[in-house]
Amino acid sequence: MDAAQPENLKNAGLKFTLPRLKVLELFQRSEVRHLSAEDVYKRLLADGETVGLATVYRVLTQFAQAGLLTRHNFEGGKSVFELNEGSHHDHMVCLQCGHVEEFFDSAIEARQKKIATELGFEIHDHSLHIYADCTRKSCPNRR
Amino acid sequence: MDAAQPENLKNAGLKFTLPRLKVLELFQRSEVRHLSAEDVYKRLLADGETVGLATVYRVLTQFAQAGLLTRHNFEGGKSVFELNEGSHHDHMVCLQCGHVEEFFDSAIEARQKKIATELGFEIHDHSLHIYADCTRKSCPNRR
DNA sequence: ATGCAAACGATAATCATTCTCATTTGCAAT
DNA sequence: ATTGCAAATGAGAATGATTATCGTTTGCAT
Repeated sequence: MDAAQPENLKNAGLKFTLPRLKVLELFQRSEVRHLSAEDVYKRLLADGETVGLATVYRVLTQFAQAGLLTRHNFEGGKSVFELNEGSHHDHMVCLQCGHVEEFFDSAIEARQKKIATELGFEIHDHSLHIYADCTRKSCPNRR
Repeated sequence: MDAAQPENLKNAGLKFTLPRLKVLELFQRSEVRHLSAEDVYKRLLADGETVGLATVYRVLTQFAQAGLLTRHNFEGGKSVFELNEGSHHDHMVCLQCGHVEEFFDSAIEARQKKIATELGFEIHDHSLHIYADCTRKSCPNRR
């Protein structure tokens, strides 16, 4: 189920290289699930690694294609990535603090399939982003 | 219900200017509902109008804030806008031809509200984009 | 008719991302 | 272990969408 293992680099026809292993490892030990290319780049530099920003972009894109990561386009114009651990889910994003809460609802999933069929479409994938205000203290950077 | 009327310019505290009226009018008579800033700019030039691209961006953003238009961020990195005619709906986007089909499902809407409440969020808005393949001939630029 | 803030158009600047290309490196075959 | 070469990298230039700047124009209230 968990696609984010080094073995999968090989399955995807990707060589084992330092930058790739570093990126994968970073996602594995990060407390924050959703990271942008810039985030990844800065964190690697902070860790004393020497990677190029272009390489980070390349690696993230390859990982997303290989199924190791999932790409999301939230509002704000930049892509964020998260480890693909096998289970699809949607996102609720707090507009105040940026906190992301993941959820899955089988009723919504089922309705989507039904609607697509009715309209004569074959679903590739979908994104459901709910933009909201976090109203409880479980939200980290609460204002 | 239909917020896309000239009167609403005034309600939003926006002056009546040529560019603004032209943009509004363009959306009103366009057969294609979803237009990017570049689309709007090119169409106005083609109509013999002289507007600046920067003005188009400004006007679209203002209209979206004023509720005359709705902004969408589909995959591909550019924003598209559509007339806000009062009724919320979601989008199914054909990956082959770019055709957009709109739909509304009250069951999905209800589940979203329920989930947000359970997680302690207050919904501002949401976007549900289904990326799929159009499988019937109602799809225009079919390959 | 007049004044002035608001809006405009042209263009420079910014931001995220991709491309180019010379150099380095994983790894398969010697 | 050594070699060869395609694949991958890093630095920086290039691109595409969008936003900021600024001198000029214009809607509209007085």
